[in-house]
Amino acid sequence: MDKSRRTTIQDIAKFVNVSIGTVDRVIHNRGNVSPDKKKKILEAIKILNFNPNFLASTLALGKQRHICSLLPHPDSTNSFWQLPKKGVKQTAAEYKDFGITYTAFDYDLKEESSFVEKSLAVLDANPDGVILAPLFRKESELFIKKLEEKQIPYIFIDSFIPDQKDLSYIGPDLKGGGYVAAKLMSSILSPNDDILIVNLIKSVENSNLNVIEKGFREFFNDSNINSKREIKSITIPSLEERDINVELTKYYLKNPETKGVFVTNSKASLIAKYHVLHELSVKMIGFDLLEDNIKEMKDGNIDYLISQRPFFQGSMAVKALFHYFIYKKIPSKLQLVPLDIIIKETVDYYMDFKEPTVGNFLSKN
Amino acid sequence: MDKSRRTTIQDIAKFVNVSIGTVDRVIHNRGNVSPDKKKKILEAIKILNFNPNFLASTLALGKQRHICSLLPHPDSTNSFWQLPKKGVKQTAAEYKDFGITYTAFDYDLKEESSFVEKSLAVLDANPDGVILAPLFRKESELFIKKLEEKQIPYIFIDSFIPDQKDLSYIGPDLKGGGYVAAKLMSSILSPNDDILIVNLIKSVENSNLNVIEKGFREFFNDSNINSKREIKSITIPSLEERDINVELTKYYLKNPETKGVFVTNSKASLIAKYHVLHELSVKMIGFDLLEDNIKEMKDGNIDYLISQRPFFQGSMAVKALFHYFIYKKIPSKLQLVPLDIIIKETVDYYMDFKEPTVGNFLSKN
DNA sequence: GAAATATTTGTTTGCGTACACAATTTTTGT
DNA sequence: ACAAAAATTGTGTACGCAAACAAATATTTC
Repeated sequence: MDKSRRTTIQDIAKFVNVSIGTVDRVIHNRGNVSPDKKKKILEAIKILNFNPNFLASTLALGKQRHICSLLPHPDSTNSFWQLPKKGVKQTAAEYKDFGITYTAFDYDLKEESSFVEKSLAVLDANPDGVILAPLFRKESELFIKKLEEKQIPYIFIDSFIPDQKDLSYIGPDLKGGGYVAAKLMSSILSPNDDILIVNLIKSVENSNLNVIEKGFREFFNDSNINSKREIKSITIPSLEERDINVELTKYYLKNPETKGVFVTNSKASLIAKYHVLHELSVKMIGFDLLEDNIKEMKDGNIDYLISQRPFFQGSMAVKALFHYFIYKKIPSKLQLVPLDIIIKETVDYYMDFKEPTVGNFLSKN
Repeated sequence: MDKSRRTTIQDIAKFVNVSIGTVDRVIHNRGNVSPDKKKKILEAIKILNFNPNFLASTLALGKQRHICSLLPHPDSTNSFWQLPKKGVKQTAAEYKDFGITYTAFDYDLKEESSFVEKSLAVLDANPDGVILAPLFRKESELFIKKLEEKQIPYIFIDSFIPDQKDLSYIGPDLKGGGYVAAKLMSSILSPNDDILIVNLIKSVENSNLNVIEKGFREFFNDSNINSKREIKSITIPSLEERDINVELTKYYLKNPETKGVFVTNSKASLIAKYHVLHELSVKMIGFDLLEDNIKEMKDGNIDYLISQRPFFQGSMAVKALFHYFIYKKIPSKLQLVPLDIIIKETVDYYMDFKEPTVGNFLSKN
């Protein structure tokens, strides 16, 4: 069965006895085609099972689309924000041949003004689509208003602002993340063990962590174990070892019975280090597969890490925009990424795992 | 900054003052180019940062590659084997425009002869690459020998035969899967609770389950809790409710203290149903996100499911072959997929999660 | 019923590359 | 020095599609 190659526009034209121009007009709904020929052509498309060749189509069209990302600047080489950014960058590069170009804009998580500045830069770049982590609520709202005025589609990743005209939110179910953390915590503690929730944030803008904490507490409300467990939370607005030491020591002196700590962002390793230093045996749960976190997990100082596939978030955002550009396909508004539960024994699988990418055509001489 | 479009072969030709033919010869290392021109062209490629346009390249080349899969026939619409197959099929369809065609061959898991028959059919189809789940060891070895004679590259998914010339193995670390299951089991049982390992298999050929069991036991050997826990295993060579009932009842009557059950394949739901029917409260761990398993997990009859990303295995196998075809890129020989630990609270995220695909160009009238 | 206009259809060029073939230049042998 | 052979370089066509342009009908207008 030497199945002859795919049917082309030519085939259809010949089949219906018209020129390829007419077929093209029908395919693109460009009008100016007599009803009967249109009908015949549509039939032929069905019969011969015609799909336009995506390569030839893109090549002929030659349209360039520019994607910009506006994400927090990674505060170190081992920062959470490296990951989604890498996902965006790498995937955009994959689509280079398909006319996708990409520029990254990073804002300073500590400076609202930086966000404003960079968001203006994004607008200046005149993008066809924007990928945004809207950590500053008010400033983000202003920004997306401008995007909407210019009819530029945008996608939220990592966190989102409700009730907006974003194309999609691609990121974790924050509340669910807290809930899952609580479930895991409860599975490794005794019913009456006290728990501490640590919010390690610099700016107070970001209310996501509250949502996470809410989810965490909700689990313990749901599970009507009539335990006498105490669940307290503290906020440490600094990532400096000194500050953390002071605050934690203050807390532990008052609450020596704390048996589990849940850190609501990716900085669990900082708390784990404190525990090691002070020889405290406390169960710990945190987020994200950062080098420091992994090290502490392997050393037994963190019990569970929950990952929200940050690389994938970036990767999917680009893909969604691409599909929107090319096929006018509207992605589902809410795309919650899986919350991966990771333990010492499974972490290496996640780190070694590399999905091959489409593009990356390099002349190999 | 109206960044001029990408540099093309034309640009290079003009830059060096030669014809595109000569540039082409250099790019493809096809010889017959004077050394100095070659040098200049290579320099220009560097300077102008030239990458061949993948679209145009593929289009001009117009080469077709045929991929065949040889996987177990899904024994129901809700079978594990649906998943990798779907991954292969969908991804192959994505690459249709890139010249990839695909044919699926399914063999009967109960019949070695079926494997032989289908493997011959694969050879008849004259594929350019094969994706294979080598569940019958001996028959698989014969098959891949023939593939090697014909120089047809092949990739193992789901399980593999060691020391072969396969392009890659894409699948779980089976032993690691057992080990992880054990870790989880130990976290939900008391130190002295007895455990049962259930091997639900029809054919004895498949030694993978032994590897999984080995990993499971290894964990308890490693963790030198001097418990008096008993870990026994039984093999039930049937999926019929009757047979399972008989065997399990026989076992439980003799071992009433069993508190945890680990099922080494995707059929944990069958055991869970038995427990419900007989009102047994037993902790359970199994593999794979099948509908039945998910239901039992949501009902509280299965505590953990471990997923090995079956869809992705298929998807990645196609991508790896594609890259091998196009870029001659040899994938890493061992690509262990992450072992996702899934609980009632996270299962929905996995089910809802849909990665957008590249192709699927459908005229949307 | 012819001119003017509107509608429908056909043709051509270009996207960037691969490759066959033609044309040119260089080298070799005598 | 000159033909013959070898090495090098240039040109044209095709891949399948999109879109501009040109041509051919059909319809309207007076």
